[in-house]
Amino acid sequence: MVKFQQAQLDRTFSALSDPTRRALLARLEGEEALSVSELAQPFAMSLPAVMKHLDVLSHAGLITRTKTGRTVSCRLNADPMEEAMSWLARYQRFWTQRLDALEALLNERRRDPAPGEGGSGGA
Amino acid sequence: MVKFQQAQLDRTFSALSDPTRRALLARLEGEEALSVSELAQPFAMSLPAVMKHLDVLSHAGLITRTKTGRTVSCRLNADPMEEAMSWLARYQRFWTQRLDALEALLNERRRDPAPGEGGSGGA
DNA sequence: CTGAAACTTAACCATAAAGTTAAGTTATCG
DNA sequence: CGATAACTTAACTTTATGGTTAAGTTTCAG
Repeated sequence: MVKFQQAQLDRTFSALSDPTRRALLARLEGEEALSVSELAQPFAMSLPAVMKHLDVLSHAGLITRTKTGRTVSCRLNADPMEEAMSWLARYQRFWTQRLDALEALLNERRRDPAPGEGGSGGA
Repeated sequence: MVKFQQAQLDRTFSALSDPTRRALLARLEGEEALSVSELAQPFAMSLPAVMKHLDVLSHAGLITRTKTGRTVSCRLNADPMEEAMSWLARYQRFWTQRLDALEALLNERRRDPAPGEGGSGGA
């Protein structure tokens, strides 16, 4: 049963690994529903190429498509992202740990400023 | 400049889209450091195959490898996941919204139970 | 009923991914 | 120095990705 979830995660992460597809999703984040041609319009690539990306997205469950007449409405379905977030959340402690350490260091310096280390510096 | 981040996200999501690689990372989540052969041991595939996965992970910056004598220590570096989390976080409202709506619905029913709708139901 | 708009399918190509086996490298041990 | 352990590289195969152009479908407008 955990195998199915694995495959879903595979599809989700894989779908998200392409910048065109992330841009498509980002577009749908602000628009409720867009047709295939509206989605395709900003991209330099051909319509069929965009279609393939939409296929990947809908196979991953990240969009739904409904045909009305000759136009197809695409809308976002973020649900599969929740599982991806959960997977990543397991590792969150590693960077919060790091940030905590940084914060501690900064607090320490604020309390007891070391000489010759003030001013501007990029990290 | 945002292009570089895009490529990093590509690599991160792509690296995470394979179950073997996620298993390798999960292993390193609990172990601080493991050698290549220790990491490879649980898998049915050949050593070179695991090597390639490790190459992908380190190219994505998700692990670091340090050679000591003839053994190579791999350790987790979760930092790139933070960016992936941030990207996903933009969409978090979509499922929390959904959960909020569900919760509201349940509260409403608890207050004012509709007749003929009790019991078990799918979806 | 013709034609254009909005997709969809098909056929093809180049490159990358994921695996294999076989043949190197380096280290460490006896 | 020779053998073995721990990787690494090379060469190859198969399948998947991401793109193309060309040729269908439907559906709506005139």
